[in-house]
Amino acid sequence: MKDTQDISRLLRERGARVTPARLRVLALLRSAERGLSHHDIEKALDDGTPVDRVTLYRVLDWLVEQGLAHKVADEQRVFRFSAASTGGEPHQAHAHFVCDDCGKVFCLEDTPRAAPRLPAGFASTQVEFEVHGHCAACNVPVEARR
Amino acid sequence: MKDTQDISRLLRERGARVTPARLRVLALLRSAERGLSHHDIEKALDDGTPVDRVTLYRVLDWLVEQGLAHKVADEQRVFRFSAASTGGEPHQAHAHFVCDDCGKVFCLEDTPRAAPRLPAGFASTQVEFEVHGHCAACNVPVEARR
DNA sequence: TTGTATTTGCAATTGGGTTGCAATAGCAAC
DNA sequence: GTTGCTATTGCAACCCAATTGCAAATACAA
Ligand SMILES: [Mn+2]
Ligand SMILES: [Mn+2]
Ligand SMILES: [Zn+2]
Ligand SMILES: [Zn+2]
Repeated sequence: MKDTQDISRLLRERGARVTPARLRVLALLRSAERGLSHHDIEKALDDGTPVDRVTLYRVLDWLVEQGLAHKVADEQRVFRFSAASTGGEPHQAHAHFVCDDCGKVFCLEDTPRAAPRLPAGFASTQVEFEVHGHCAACNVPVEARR
Repeated sequence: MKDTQDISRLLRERGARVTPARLRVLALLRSAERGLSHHDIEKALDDGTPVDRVTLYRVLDWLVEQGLAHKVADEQRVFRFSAASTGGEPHQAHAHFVCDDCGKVFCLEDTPRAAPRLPAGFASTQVEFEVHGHCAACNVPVEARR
């Protein structure tokens, strides 16, 4: 499969081992049109060899650590994961849009960043500019919703 | 106390009973300069008669239900509560600093906001400018840490 | 006061997420 | 292809914020 090759390369580029769990999870995230919870992913992968609960948590956190996925706590305080759009370029460089309906995260490439002024003694490691709202797919007229 | 009168009236307007828990919690939220977790509030109220854990959860949810407070899941997926704005500056109007060590949130009053440009069909309900890092209390020299 | 619906306190439970550790399996070097 | 090393996985136990069920207490209207 073409996408599998693509993903394998991404993983190897990071000096990491290419494992079925990583391949399947990242492929799934890339094909999903909304942020997926751990439960969503477990369910989606339970045909074929099931992935262990804990392994899945660890794979997801590893993907986030590597810049290949985004992790957001939704309104019900459940983590939702989505594939990073640019294949792992630094996401500190741009802003993000989080859809509060479907949980999907979109990269906003051209949003200007403001340089924050911090109180004495504070040190910033990461600046996050997050816009919340409803994405195009979820932002339908009220009368058309069910 | 002036504020207590004020809050009592708010509660009665909603046809609800005025109880010590509701008075104390809402007064605390109104005086807080950041979103407070259940744990924060429990701690803040433990001088005087302590409020039961579950009662506190129920009072907080009731305040949210009544539109008197806001409830958001933070990055560590813990709910944080804040008083609904009553004419003062809302928290959306400025940036926030989140300490990745202690989880506290600080308001950065004078950070300029950039207006984000969104793709077609997207609608923003809330813009969050969040700076992550180490606060003054946690930002001690590496060699002094344990 | 008294009656009663609302609110509270306590114990038990849920559920998403994490940790410790032994077993497994990528993959680089032979 | 075999071997060896170490990253990764699987399992059981655990954590902890939050919720639920139910009986006891209490705000407040009558
Ligand atoms: Mn991004
Ligand atoms: Mn604020
Ligand atoms: Zn959406
Ligand atoms: Zn701190």
